[in-house]
Amino acid sequence: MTDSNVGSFKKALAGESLARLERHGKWMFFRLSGGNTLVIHLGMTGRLGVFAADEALLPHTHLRLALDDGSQELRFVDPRRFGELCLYSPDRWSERFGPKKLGPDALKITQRQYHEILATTERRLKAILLDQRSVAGIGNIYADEILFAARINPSRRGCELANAEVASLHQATGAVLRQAIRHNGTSIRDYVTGEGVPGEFQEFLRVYGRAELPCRVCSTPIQRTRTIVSGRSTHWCPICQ
DNA sequence: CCGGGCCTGCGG
DNA sequence: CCGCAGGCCCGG
Repeated sequence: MTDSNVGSFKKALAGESLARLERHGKWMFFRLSGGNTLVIHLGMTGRLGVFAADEALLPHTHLRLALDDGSQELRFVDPRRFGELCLYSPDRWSERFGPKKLGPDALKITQRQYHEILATTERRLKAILLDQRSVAGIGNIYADEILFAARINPSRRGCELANAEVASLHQATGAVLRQAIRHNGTSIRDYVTGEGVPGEFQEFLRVYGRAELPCRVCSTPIQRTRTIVSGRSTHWCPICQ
């Protein structure tokens, strides 16, 4: 942000209070009393947490919001700055986050919605799961883990799936994400919860990051490629999936 | 669909 | 020093 952007950002936030907090997929929407929305996305290395107001700032702290009791503040820290921190007017918000722009939340999607998304596309499943306009909230780790749990090959095309496979994908999506949440997420490198605690789901990964290690189900070496979705690594078991 | 870009930090 | 990373956007 330039200095003048920081100035107008502060001005727009001055005197506002938080009316409501929403989340859809990986986006957090802070609905403000005046009608605008503060949007926060953690990107790769973002962290949102409550800190004591007198605690030293971590490097790359981009936002500090005072909380009511005055002794604490909400801070947004993001070394890599792949996250988003932006204030939207109602119109601009609808334009950017309207129904066409964000698929159903991965924790709430129904099997029927999954069916509708998949039946009409020839895209590969891995690409569909990573596309936030199809399903919102799944990233690279969880896409691989969900497809393994569903026993579906990441290269399969959406429209090829039988109803039973759609059901399996739907079930696996909820199961993997809920299990990951229960374990405070996956800490491979940087990730920590808002409280600064590393997650533990990395202990439970069955394919992600396990290239050439034996499949936990059938012992076949896990495969890894970057060609299914270019630029992103994909891991799978060639036998189970 | 693909490749490149955006950033920083870390491990090999 | 290089290559790589959990995300997403853009242009071709």
